[in-house]
Amino acid sequence: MVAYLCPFDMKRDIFQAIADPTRRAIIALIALQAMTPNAIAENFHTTRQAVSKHLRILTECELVTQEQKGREIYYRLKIDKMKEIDEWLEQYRKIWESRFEQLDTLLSELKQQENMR
Amino acid sequence: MVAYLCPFDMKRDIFQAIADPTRRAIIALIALQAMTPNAIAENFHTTRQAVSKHLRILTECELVTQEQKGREIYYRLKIDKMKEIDEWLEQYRKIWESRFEQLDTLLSELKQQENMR
DNA sequence: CAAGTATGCAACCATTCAGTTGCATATGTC
DNA sequence: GACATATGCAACTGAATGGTTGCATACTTG
Repeated sequence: MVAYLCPFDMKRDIFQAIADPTRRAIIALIALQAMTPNAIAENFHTTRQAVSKHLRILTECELVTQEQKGREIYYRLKIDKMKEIDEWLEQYRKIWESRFEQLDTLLSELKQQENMR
Repeated sequence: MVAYLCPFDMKRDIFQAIADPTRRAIIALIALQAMTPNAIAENFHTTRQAVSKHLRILTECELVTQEQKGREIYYRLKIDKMKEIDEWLEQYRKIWESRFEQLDTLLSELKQQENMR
């Protein structure tokens, strides 16, 4: 829940944030180690400003945090925020696990019938 | 990996498919029970054609399948495809679980030190 | 079989988006 | 302190997107 909504603040949710392949790649890059915009940009063929734009979006979605050290800014992945996707996925995980269990039960019953012959 | 890319076929990946709130709502709607476009559209304030468009996108991304019965088409969620998101999330799950274990270990050590006083 | 119902697609429109260019500000170095 | 480096933002552009309107096709009903 955000305190307020501006025309550009928090206008995207986390799913919109990860929809872009470049942003997913940035997330993967900084997953284990915070990195600076220049260090991140070195891994892409686009401009540094394009990467900076993506970092702003990820920051607005609270997926990353900034940590300034002199003129360098370190962007760190807020791993806890990724749990929001996991929590959303939980409802579907229950469904596919439920179906897997149903299949497992069916297979067991079929095996039992097989053994009774 | 798709066999080929057309200007509109499979041009979105599953993350782009779930980026739109309406499509996520459609997914939730048909998660347990296949539904027809009209039945789905009854839950939204947009036009039936807008819903139809979203269903096409979800179909192209292999998130749903179609099952025609007379003039009615039943759209069913391909729950297995949702695992693709889970698989992508696995790399981050390992990170937050690892950090949780590190925290747990630290707490245990602190408790041991507490007991030695 | 005419009328009703279900459904998708093309064209259009306004908005959003991703990347680029240009520029400004802040920090570090020599 | 001049110069180099790090970084973000505004403006622009072309492409993509989501919703609407109009229309066509297929199936159902009376």
